[in-house]
Amino acid sequence: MYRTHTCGQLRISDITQPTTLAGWVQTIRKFGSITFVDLRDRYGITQLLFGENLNKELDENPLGREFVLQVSGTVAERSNKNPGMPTGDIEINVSSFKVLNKSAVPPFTIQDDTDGGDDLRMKYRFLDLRRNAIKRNLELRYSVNRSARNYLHENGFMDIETPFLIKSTPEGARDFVVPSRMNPGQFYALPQSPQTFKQLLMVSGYDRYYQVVKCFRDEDLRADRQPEFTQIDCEMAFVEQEDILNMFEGLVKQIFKDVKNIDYTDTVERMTWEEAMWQYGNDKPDIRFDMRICNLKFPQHTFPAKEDISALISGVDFKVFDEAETVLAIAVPGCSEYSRKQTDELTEWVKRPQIGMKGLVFIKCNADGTYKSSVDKFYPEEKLKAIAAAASAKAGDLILILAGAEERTRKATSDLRLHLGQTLGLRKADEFRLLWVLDFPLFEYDEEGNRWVARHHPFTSPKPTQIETMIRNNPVIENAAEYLKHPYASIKANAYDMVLNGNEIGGGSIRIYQRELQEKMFSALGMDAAEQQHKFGFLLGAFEYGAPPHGGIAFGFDRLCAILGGSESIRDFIAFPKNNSGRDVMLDAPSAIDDKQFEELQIKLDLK
RNA sequence: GGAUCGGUAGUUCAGUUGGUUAGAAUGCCGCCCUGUCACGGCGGAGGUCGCGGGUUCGAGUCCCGUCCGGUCCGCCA
Repeated sequence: MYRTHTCGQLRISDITQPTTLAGWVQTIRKFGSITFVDLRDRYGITQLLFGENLNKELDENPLGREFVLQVSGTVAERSNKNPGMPTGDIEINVSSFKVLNKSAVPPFTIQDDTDGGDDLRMKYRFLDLRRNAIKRNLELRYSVNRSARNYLHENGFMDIETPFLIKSTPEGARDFVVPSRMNPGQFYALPQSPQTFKQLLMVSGYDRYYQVVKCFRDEDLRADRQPEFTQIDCEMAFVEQEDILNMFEGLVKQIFKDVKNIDYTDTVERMTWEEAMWQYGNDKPDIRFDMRICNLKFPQHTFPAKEDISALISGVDFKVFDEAETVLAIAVPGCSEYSRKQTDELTEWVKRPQIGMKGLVFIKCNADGTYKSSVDKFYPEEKLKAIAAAASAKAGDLILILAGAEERTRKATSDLRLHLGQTLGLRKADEFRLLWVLDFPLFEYDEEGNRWVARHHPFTSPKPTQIETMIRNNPVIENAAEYLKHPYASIKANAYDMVLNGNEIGGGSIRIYQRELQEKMFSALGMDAAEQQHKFGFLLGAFEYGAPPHGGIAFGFDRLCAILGGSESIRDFIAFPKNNSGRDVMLDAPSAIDDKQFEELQIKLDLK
């Protein structure tokens, strides 16, 4: 037997007990003839006391950091207790020890505040994983996993595995492909999601399915995006959107309860996509703070609808506003006292290439009721006051106004809002606000291909009232510049996203389950009958054999864990993540393969 | 594909206007220490300043290229 207890287990009530522990040497503190060693395992740290009698043995078997050590002795009360650690009242009076394995000096310290940089930590990830910070994250991940599985099990969902080697159907994200040795010249694809399989399971009658499953997308990475990631993938038959929303806000609330001990009793707010875009400039708004956008050019695009104030900003020959496609304002609470330096910094911030605005107009709504703006020479005080009223600014607020092309300006205003929310401490890490965003557009216009693409995916159903619009109209876009006037631009989908603190944590839809509508959808996306048959014949065929109405959702498991753990980056919640370039720096993967492997695959490498 | 920040001791970083022998902390090694827990004290070793080229009397520092890493845009149905 290697051990009788773990290093986090023993307490004052265990004194005089004989014990054997095994673990890693955290630190060694030598005092002439006595030596303290902190022994660490997954469960904690226990102090060992090596007395004078073991000096000779220690000289013969010197210890070092991260050595694997087995010790036997008795639990003793410390003369100097350490209230800072759970085992701080006791120590082990060591009678014998054995070095189970030596360790090279680790390249960085195995501590909470390690001196290791990201790169080094990734290269020695197995050492990094010994650290509390990462261990806690993986523990959190496991508890989210367990909570989700329990909830879904309790609600009659069945975990069914779907294949990883599937057919490449490059709609949307790029597929990872895998060559087939037995079928030379042919390739499998790794699934971007088990989408079609779970729909087929609905056809098969498994009306509540789930899977905690790896998905793969060959796209560029971000702090919150990995090429392989995990989804909590769910599907239900005989449901409407309302059933799905209820079921899965229940899931997230259960996770809050189990993982964070938070009773999320509030109603989960709902917002249409249009409301989200207009009020927050963003389809995943962070509603922990207000600062909603006021559209000064098209006040009807502001919720609640404002009276027409567009006249306010026109007629003074201020070209920046006159010539802009849109003019958006936010009222920043309590910042009217911002100095020149601070407003300059904000201006520089929006001028960065990532934001790409030309400038920033500000209006200070002073506490004494006066106004001071960067456009004083164009706008008299009454007009500034009216603009402030439109933007719901109070005395003491700072109004920031961006003007320019619709899409860019909306995004910039949204980014600026989040930036200020962050700066002002309005995005509290311990506050969680859930939101459903509903009624997404079914289609999105792809400028490059001058065609429609599915915003969610091609299996998403349109709102029932708009099925006719979809079936009747020809999807061909005659005038690219005026694509918004095409009937397809206004078709809304039975699609929904769950948003947590400004992050999309899940998304899904009520699916198409009739062959005719699915075919119409595929052709709207530019797929002719032959291509439809080649790529999705199996699904269209299945829809002919009694496909029930169904819908589902998938949660980004890694991202959900990161947010619950208060982190922006999902890497620390994945045991062995990839770096920014999609490399595993520990394995040094991807890598070249042998000529023999190419030969077996009958593939000849001819890099450009 | 693009933008941007970084690369100096094992590690994390500092390094002024281009100028003597490139520093600190920590880690590592040795000696001392019976109550430490970020132990302490004394001493020591440790550097191709990512790589290649250029400018210069002289380059860690300036210029060009390149590689690696971080963040972001595009991309991510």
